[in-house]
Amino acid sequence: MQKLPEDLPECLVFLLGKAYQKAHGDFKKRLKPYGLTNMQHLVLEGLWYQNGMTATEISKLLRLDKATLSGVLERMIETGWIIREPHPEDGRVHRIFTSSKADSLKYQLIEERKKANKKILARFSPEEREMLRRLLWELI
Amino acid sequence: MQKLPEDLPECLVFLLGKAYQKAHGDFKKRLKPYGLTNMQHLVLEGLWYQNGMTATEISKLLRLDKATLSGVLERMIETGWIIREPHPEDGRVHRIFTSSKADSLKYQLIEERKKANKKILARFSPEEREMLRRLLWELI
DNA sequence: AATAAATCGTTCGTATACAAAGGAATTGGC
DNA sequence: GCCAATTCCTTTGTATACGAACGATTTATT
Repeated sequence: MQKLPEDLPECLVFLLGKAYQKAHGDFKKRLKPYGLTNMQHLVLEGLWYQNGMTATEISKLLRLDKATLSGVLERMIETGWIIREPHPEDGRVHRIFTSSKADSLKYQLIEERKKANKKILARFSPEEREMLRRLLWELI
Repeated sequence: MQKLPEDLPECLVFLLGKAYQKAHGDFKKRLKPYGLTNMQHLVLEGLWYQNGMTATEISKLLRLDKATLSGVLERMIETGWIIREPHPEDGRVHRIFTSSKADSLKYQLIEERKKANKKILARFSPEEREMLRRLLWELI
């Protein structure tokens, strides 16, 4: 990104937003060939972490708004990345599973995330990376 | 935010997103009484930094997509925060100025940003703040 | 001056983000 | 068992985010 004026008022919200925008945009380009959005990739990683979660569980694990998640899941079902099955004991609930299409690309997709992270962090020393990680965690 | 599982795969894009979400949400609440969104506040700060910019100039200064900015400006005109005037020398261009309504709240609104930043950074030492600032800048 | 190339801003399509409200199903207190 | 409170998920409305294409206009080229 080109330089911002030095005397532009300092704002962490702005800085975080732009840093996120950049990281998000990099990852987005990587995922485009797969026809996946960042959000959809995140949901897949969540399900590979623990398959068969309900929408609410996914929403809590990944800190996603459930209203947003609703539409994301719907599109992922349409495009065959996930499968939704009714819960045997609770009629309100559906459980979400990765599809075989998703599973067959699992290690490749996880690799894309790792490469994206590596690229973003390339310019930092190991100490700086750890520091950034810690500071962001404390923010959250 | 409640703890995330320790063994959830590490992803900086995710961390940045959540940190941004949190900071953005805090600021959003502060701005709500004014009827301003974060984006609209950002545009005002940009114009207070340099009044009379064109949409393209604002977009470059603040790294906003021009398509997004178009709608933002339209809503800000409707709600009386800014004024748009045709450029005397270039028929394609309009120049954007803050309204008197915006200017009368200028210092109050700037103060809200400062308070939001202070709150976010409250838990950090001055060294940590500077480090975070530097690391984010390098990311961008 | 006439045409091509570039610029400015808008519009469109798709994907979030999130508050608020609502329908369906389940659970808890009595 | 019954009704209220709760839970799960969807829907609606508004505000971004951003790639792509487009009309109006200006500048560059010849």
